[in-house]
Amino acid sequence: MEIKLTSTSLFKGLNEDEIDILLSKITFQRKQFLKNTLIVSQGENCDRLMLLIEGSVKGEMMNQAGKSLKIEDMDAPRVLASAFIFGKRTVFPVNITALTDVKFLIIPKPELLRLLRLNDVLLQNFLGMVSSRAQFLSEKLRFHSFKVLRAKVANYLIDESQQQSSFKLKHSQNELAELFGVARPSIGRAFLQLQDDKIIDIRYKQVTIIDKQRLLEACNE
Amino acid sequence: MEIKLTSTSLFKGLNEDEIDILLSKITFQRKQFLKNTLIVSQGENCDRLMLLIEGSVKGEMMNQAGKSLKIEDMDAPRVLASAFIFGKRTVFPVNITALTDVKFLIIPKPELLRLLRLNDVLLQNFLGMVSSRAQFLSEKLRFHSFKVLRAKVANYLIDESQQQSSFKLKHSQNELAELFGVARPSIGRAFLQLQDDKIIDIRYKQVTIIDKQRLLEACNE
DNA sequence: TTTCAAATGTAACAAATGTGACAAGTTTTT
DNA sequence: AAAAACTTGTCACATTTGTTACATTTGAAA
Repeated sequence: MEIKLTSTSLFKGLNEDEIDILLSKITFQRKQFLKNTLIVSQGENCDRLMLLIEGSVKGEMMNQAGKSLKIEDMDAPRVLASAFIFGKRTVFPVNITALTDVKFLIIPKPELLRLLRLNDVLLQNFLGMVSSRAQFLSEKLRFHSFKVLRAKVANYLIDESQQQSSFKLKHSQNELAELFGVARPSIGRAFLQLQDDKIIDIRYKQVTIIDKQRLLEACNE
Repeated sequence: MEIKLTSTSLFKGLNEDEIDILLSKITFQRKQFLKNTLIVSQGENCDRLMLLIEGSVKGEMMNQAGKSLKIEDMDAPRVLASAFIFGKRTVFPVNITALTDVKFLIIPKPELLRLLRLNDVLLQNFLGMVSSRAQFLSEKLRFHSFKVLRAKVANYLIDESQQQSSFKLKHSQNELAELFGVARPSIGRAFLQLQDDKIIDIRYKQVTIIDKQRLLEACNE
């Protein structure tokens, strides 16, 4: 179902009438893609803002052999590549593929600049989006800085637990393996090791943190 | 020596008179810190723009054990934490310490917003800064995506060669080891392996690319 | 030039992770 | 409820990387 623009990070805080008036002042496109379509290629020029208003997509980084390191799934409502429009090298850093049928609202860069000048709320929203994107990447990078897999997994569990001692994993081991850039059995081994050490109890997706202190320590190994 | 604001990424494209006029319209602080002073603590609220106009600082992230993972040194002119003023988590992610006596120009967030609205060049500069930060992080992430060390090293050599077949390395193996997050002898082994395969010739810092085609292929392993 | 600290080459062994495979469990679909 | 598809547990073995150590070479300082 198509998302109302009022619920997007770019337009939040504005009502539908205000948005309509603003959009009537610029030139933009609505565009649809079928499931599994390649929407944007890594390296393609990033000269427009892409607002995902229906469906979900995945962004993945490919090496020259076509092997992919999955970065993230994205659901509507969501703005793609907001951080790459104004940089020096204005190219998309990832391939973007449709996971479902999707609809986009596409605003060319010059029109986006005009739009940001038209309205203060929009400007603050956009600054917030770009900043949050940089923060997200920074966090990903921090994750890669953990040397051993056990520390990555421990950190992941801390994040996912949300202060609860018992919870269900959102991702399969396959997804985690792709996320961490390791082989799937390695994920299983890391879980098993934390269990053998009596730090967590894990049975399929159900996790219980037994010793949070030592789980925190495991992040620093 | 104090840096002219015209040479900062925020004010570039404006002349001194224009900058003076703009700054006269907002409230801001000039602030100095002595060498080795802790300027900002990790977790502190990031509610102002900090423009380093003289000296150099280091940013370091601490883990829960208080062990520091060095992130980067920063020299004037430089804007600190531009991505954290408008993001969701508005706290500094690192400790910032003065490496020399330093001078800052500090602009509170509301004043920064007013400033960005006052001038289109400033707005584009600021958007460019945050975007470039995201690109930098994205590039770092791409580097981590290479699975085997040989591929990282091959990629590094391609980057460093700048299309020359013979060149000198800018970094020591120790630095490369830190950059790639591996042990130092592993770097040596990767170089040696590329040499054994007659893809490069390397003798200390002097590198000659023998077979560029296969070096490119080595990026995909 | 001589001296010395740092960088590099290299080796042996330990540890972590990858690969491929298959059985067993779980969830979704029919 | 039964079947199919997916997920997880687990194994043996290959490969990569880490660790430690020491000799050699280089480049900078005295």
